[in-house]
Amino acid sequence: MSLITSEKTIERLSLYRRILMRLRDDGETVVFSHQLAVPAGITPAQVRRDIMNLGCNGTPRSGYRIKELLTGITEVFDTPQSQRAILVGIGRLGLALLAHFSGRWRWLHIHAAFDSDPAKSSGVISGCHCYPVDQLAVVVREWNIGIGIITVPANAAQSVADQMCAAGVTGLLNFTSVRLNVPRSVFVENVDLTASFEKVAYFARRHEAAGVTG
Amino acid sequence: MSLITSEKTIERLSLYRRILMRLRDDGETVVFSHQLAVPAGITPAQVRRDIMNLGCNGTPRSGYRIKELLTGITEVFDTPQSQRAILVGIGRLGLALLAHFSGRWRWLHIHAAFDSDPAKSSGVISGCHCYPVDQLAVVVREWNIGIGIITVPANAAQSVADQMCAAGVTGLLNFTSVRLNVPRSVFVENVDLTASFEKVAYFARRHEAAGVTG
DNA sequence: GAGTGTGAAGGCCTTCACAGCT
DNA sequence: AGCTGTGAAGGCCTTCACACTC
Repeated sequence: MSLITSEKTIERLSLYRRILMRLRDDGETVVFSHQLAVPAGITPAQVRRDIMNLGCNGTPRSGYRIKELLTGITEVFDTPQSQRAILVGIGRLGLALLAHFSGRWRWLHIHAAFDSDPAKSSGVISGCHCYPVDQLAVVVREWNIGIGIITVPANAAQSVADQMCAAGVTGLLNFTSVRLNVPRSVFVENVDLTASFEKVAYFARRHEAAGVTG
Repeated sequence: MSLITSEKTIERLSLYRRILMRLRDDGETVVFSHQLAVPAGITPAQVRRDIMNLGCNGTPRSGYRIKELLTGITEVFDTPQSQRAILVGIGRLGLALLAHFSGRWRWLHIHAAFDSDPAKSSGVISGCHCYPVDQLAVVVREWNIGIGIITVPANAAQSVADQMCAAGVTGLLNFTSVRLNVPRSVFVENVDLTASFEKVAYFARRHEAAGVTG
């Protein structure tokens, strides 16, 4: 299996996989680099290099075999057993993510959800058991949870991250607008929705003002 | 006013602003580059360069004046009137975003929400009027909407984007896992949650396996 | 002829390193 | 002594360009 270290390459592979599945479902069996490049919004050269990194190859005449690419990408992402995650912060965003993504993938299972509010931290939501946040460490250790999803308010984020790291999580998906201070052994992916909104507002205005055409 | 063209710089300015507001609320009046760098998770040199791009400057002895930085960043992001956005796709994610971000900022107002399902496309949600999606163009033109937020299922994304672009939107915030084909006069910010999940799962596993310490 | 595979070039962003300032 | 401001260097990622293949 190839070892891909670039975050950007991983993001693109995830995207290619979804495009490839759509092509496959449409009955296609082979694909050219430009057929991936256009829906991915990048250049064919980039696609070819990513596929090279992946360790697959194609032929000039007929391109790449979709099945082979999907197998290659799946090898990168898949695990023997599905990975387990927990979500902390059963607010509106947490609930939406649970509803949207719980049970959606074979390879990632959101095992439990936590909240500091007793009113939210019991019962089952979207097939996911809810617990008080003080049980976090116990559950992480008992179930060997590797991934934590943080949807708490900003002021609780670091404390929650500390607890998860101490309990042995190795990846965090951080939806707060705080940058977490964690050991280097833990990978953090920040999804900063506030920044995304501000960014699109800024560039929308710039494009409007400039009447950008090129 | 300085014209910042780098997307990454804009993202960091958004982050600096939130850190600065917290410092200000804590009673601080000045700040050194490293005091911004640590909570932002970057290097002091990067902070200084961003501030340089912003057109502010500090003094070796006392650093930067927080008020001046906030004014500078606000000048970048703020508009005379608040910018108007619409959201299309009143599903779980759309609802969560409305609840989370509607009325949250002075500079961005989510003016209306749309859905193709008649059951969802009436009434008021989180202070936001809901309409059938076929009224999209009319509302965008009438209210001079500049920003569109797309939270529809993947197969409807391109069609919704086309309608918004035709009606004159200049910025899109795309939460689907499809890359949109839009005129170059429209800015698109992709928030690909599926890719984020796959990315954190991949690197969590890598860190776990490698026992990364450096 | 059209597309792949890839070394080399290019571009953008980040970091270094140090002069200048207080 | 310690921090800012910034030219220069470095690194990473993307794109070019073309030999190679079918």
